[in-house]
Amino acid sequence: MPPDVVVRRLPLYARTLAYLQQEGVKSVSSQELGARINVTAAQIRKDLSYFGQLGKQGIGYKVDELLHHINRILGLSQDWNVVLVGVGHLGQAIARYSGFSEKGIHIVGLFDTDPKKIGNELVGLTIQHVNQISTVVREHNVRMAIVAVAAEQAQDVVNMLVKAGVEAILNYAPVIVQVPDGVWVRHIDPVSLLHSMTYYLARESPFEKA
Amino acid sequence: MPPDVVVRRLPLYARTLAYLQQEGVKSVSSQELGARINVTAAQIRKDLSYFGQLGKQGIGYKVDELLHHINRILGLSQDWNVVLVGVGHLGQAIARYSGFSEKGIHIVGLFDTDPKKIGNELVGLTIQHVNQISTVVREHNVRMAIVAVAAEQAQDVVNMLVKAGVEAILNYAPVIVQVPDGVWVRHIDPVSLLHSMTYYLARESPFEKA
DNA sequence: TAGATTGTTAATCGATTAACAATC
DNA sequence: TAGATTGTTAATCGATTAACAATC
Repeated sequence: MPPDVVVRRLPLYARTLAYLQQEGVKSVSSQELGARINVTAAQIRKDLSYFGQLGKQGIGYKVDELLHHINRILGLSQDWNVVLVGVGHLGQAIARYSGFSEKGIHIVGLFDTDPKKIGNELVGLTIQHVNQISTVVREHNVRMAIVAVAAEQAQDVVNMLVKAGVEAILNYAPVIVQVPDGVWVRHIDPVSLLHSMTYYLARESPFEKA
Repeated sequence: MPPDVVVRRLPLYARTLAYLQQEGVKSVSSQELGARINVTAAQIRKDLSYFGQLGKQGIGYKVDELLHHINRILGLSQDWNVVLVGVGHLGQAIARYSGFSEKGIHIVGLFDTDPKKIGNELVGLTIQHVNQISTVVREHNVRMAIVAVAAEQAQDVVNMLVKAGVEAILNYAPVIVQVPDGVWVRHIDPVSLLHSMTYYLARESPFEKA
């Protein structure tokens, strides 16, 4: 029902509320919340209104309450198990990153195809061959995956994941992967983001604001 | 002049054209190009039309030509030097990732504040203290930076970068950072992307498509 | 009560898509 | 020439913003 743009902003709201909570802030207005994340007050109110009447006129939003509410909306009352495919430099950094498990995302399987890596331990997990994906997905109730393989292998890996029953994929490989209906994909693409900024830099004299 | 959404899609077009080139494809229609990246043919034509008449009726687009053209539009006829701030697990993975330099982005400085890291070598660069940023930015004509520090330090680091003259920042820290007008920022936020997908998974029975 | 701020509707803005004449 | 496909305009769709009554 709410548009996907709105759903994509919710995690940002949640995170900002968590920071406010840490700072001991008890209550925020849409104005204040928006200022922190460069979103207009109107947009925040509109976005939140898709999910009910979460604030109070004249008062604003109670930080604890709204955070809890958004987390529930996002399905974050529960934790989520994910598998990670590709244990190169990037995959290892992802596996070691504590920010996922702090936010309820637990990596329960590491996969690669490199025989030199298979069998190695990393953050308490044994790296397995990709042909073991289905088993781990079944055993650990995995519905999401992170893909950190090279571009050439990404589509094949995604196909395997989908076949194994994975319904949501975070793809770090620099290709748009195709998935059937009912499967969600989001892409992480640092090179493209950088290239979209060089566009503007190239157009503006480097001396302009000396 | 072209909207930012369009500029953000250009790198994707460029990359896809580079793949087509590798595959030996000489010519593409907007239809074919779009199919690879889930963009409608109309959108591709509209997007490209902001930059001139890049194709030929009845024929389509010549891969080499269009790629070259888009690269020039994006300012990728030249290479770009960047500095990387934060050399934790993620920063190290970024520094080691060859995908940047393959695409014309060269990391010319590594910075951290951890005395244990300063002085260490990584990919041929010596990790320096963040107070050396200005010097390196000046020496190497750096206009872009990558930030891979913890959330708490991100805004401070960004302030230093801006002060040093950096005009575009790719931020991996999980906070929206504030920058003055004329400075570009793009965020990389895997946790939020995952959380925006749990929204849908939580709403759909895990057994629905058994 | 007066002031503040929400929730919501309506107005605006911008982006995507459809359609088709131009042309290779 | 006939068929294909662009470039572009107009129509549609959707998202953001403005505005304000409701209400804390």
